[in-house]
Amino acid sequence: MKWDTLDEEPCSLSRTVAVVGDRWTLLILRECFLRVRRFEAFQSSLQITRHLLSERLKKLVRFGILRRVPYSEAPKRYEYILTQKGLDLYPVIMAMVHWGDTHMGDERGRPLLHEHKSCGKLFDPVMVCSECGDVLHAKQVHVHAGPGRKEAVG
Amino acid sequence: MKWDTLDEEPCSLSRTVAVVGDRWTLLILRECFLRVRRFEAFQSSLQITRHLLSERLKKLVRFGILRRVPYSEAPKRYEYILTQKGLDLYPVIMAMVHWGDTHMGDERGRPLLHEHKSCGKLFDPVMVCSECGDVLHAKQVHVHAGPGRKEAVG
DNA sequence: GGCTATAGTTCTAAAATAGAACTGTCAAAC
DNA sequence: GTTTGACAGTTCTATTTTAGAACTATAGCC
Repeated sequence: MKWDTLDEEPCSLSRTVAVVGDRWTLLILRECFLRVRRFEAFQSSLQITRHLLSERLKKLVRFGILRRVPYSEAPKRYEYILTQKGLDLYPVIMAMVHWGDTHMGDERGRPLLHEHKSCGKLFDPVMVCSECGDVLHAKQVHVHAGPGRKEAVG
Repeated sequence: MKWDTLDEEPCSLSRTVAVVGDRWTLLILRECFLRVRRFEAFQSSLQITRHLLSERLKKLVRFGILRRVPYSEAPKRYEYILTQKGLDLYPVIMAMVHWGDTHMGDERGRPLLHEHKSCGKLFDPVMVCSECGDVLHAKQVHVHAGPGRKEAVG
């Protein structure tokens, strides 16, 4: 497998995996959604090596998920802020958090609780069909080849 | 970071990442949801090395995401089938697919289209609040430390 | 007996990651 | 005006993972 061209595969999962499909990237994104923005803050809360953190941040900026924004001119210092493309990864992160809550919990209870500001309640994220609003289950979904697949396969 | 104890961290994302947080595992799960079940089938559709495929399948079985079920007695042959715990990863996979559709598309159009059998329409997955049913956005969510975090932190 | 199918295991080379030390800029403290 | 400390990285070597190919094992079929 050539990971360097994975983002061009005719498969949206492959393309997403090419960008966020490794441990550190997902953990960095968690921190982003927890409002962490600075190099030192990522490093100390994740205990990631500085080398890898630097690499991963560059990659996230390259793919347009984070923006590198100066917050100090002298010395030049930057922070990393989620773009809209990055914010749109929220369902991915929340789906993983919810699966962890459901299947990887221990006797201590949930690590984090999520409150929905607009309704004021603690909630779980639920994935529904955009058309009928029903909860989605794998067995109720039928997959068709779309135009992008047909063109690629021939 | 000690990846071998990541599944015990007081963070549901870490725990999920410990299990499915690498490229190959996510791609293998995609195949599972496309009804692939056998070693050779995974290997030829993913072009993964046999060694890694073997490792990843063992790990997914160990974590209860796949079951190794015999389908032939002589010679002994097994296939790998999603458990309920595995099926529950559907929102994670679909969230990634949808993000890829939205942000990593090219001029060829979507690789795959999803049809919801119960309503008969082509759909996108949408993440909503379990309490009020509204679409979730990162900025409308407030995070609290839960019991599992408080106990771990002290 | 030889060929094929399936599900692996074993081996070496290449790539990625860990861990620690080092660089450079500037502010504030002494 | 020299030292200290904060911040955001880069560079280096050692270890771990992954890639790629070859090999093993069981059994059916010709």
